[in-house]
Amino acid sequence: MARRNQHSKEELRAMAIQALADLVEREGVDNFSVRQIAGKLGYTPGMLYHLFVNLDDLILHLNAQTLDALNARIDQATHHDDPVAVLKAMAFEYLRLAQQHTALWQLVFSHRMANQAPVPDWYIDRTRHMFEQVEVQLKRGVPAADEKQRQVMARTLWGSVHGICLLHVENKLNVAGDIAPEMMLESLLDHYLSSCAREGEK
Amino acid sequence: MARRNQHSKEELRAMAIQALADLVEREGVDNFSVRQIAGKLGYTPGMLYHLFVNLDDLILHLNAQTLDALNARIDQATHHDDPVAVLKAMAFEYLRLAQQHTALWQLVFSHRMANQAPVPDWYIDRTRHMFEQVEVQLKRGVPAADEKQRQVMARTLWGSVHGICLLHVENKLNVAGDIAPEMMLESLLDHYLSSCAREGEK
DNA sequence: CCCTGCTATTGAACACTGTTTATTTGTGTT
DNA sequence: AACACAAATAAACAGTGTTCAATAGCAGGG
Repeated sequence: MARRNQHSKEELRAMAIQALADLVEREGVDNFSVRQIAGKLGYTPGMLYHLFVNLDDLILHLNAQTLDALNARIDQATHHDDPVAVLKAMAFEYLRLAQQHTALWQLVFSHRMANQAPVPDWYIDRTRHMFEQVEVQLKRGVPAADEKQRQVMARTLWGSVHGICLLHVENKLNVAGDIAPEMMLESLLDHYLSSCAREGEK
Repeated sequence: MARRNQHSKEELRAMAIQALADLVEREGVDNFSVRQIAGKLGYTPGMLYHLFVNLDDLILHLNAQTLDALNARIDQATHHDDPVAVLKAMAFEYLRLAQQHTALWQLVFSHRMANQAPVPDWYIDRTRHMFEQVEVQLKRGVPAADEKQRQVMARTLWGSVHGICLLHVENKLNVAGDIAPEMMLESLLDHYLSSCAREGEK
């Protein structure tokens, strides 16, 4: 049969993204296939290629959705007065999503584009948003630093937060006693930011 | 034909690991196959399963080799007097390997065991080595901290170093102007360690 | 009301993947 | 020279992403 037309193309796209999300959350980051996704929708595999250019494209759309959720949480953390408190809250939200939706979070950061295809702009925009928010808070928390210094600090800080969350989520630091990742984030932010602020005072 | 017996089983294992290494370095982390590896050796795919239990096992052996190279560089960095200088040198060696042998480095940290198979002890030992060296230097640099605090510091610090190197290697922080990763490592170590040391003095 | 045109959807094919197994082939020993 | 042993093969299996000609169903016009 063909042309049931029960759903618009846009609806189908959303359904496919959701089907992939379910599959990833249930079976893990690397346990899905085009045939499984199509099966969940009640369609044949080939049909997905009328919605997305390929599987990479579909994954990218799901990742964008995950990044939107991440950004929403991060924006939500900006309500504190103290900029250091905001950065801490942001880091904790980052960790919380990684813990609550581990597989989706892993998919965002472990997916590599095949055949060196360039990452589309609408995707890059979403990753930039995070860094910008960090820089905003650094501007408030360490006003003495100049633009360049803040860029370095933002990338250093968020690269570090990412590394701590990643090693936790991937179970790569369960060597000799487990330390709560919250403790590490606290340690990082307390010490790094206090030293940066002190340097600014001089 | 069968049984040419030109090489011992151990030789063949080493050759297979090297063939995979070449392939990964030339074609990238996710562009190799059992058939390509066997082809490079002049054998058929099935033969590899007499050397390793499966592809995961072969990858694990290559990763162990990469971790040995990493540990050798890290050990080599311990010759400085100042423990802070040692930690800096260690972080820079970590970055340098990631830059010089990007694909091999990526393979170590992006490879996930299929079917939730446990990571063998001989592999875990190699990842633990790094953390132990960091703790040794922290014991010298921040003697006031107790055992537990040092564990937190070591994991915080090395998780951060890893995150910075990872984002650099994966090109995930080329949003709005590139900052040299060396600068970030320096910023991280200077500020984090100085604050930790200051707290110890109190 | 039938028919035509359009298009959403299919199904089969393609070239590839990791893995298993019976079978063959070469070598060293009796 | 015949045998036993093991190394290596070839072929199969079930799976993968992707392409594309053929088809099935609906909408609009006569």
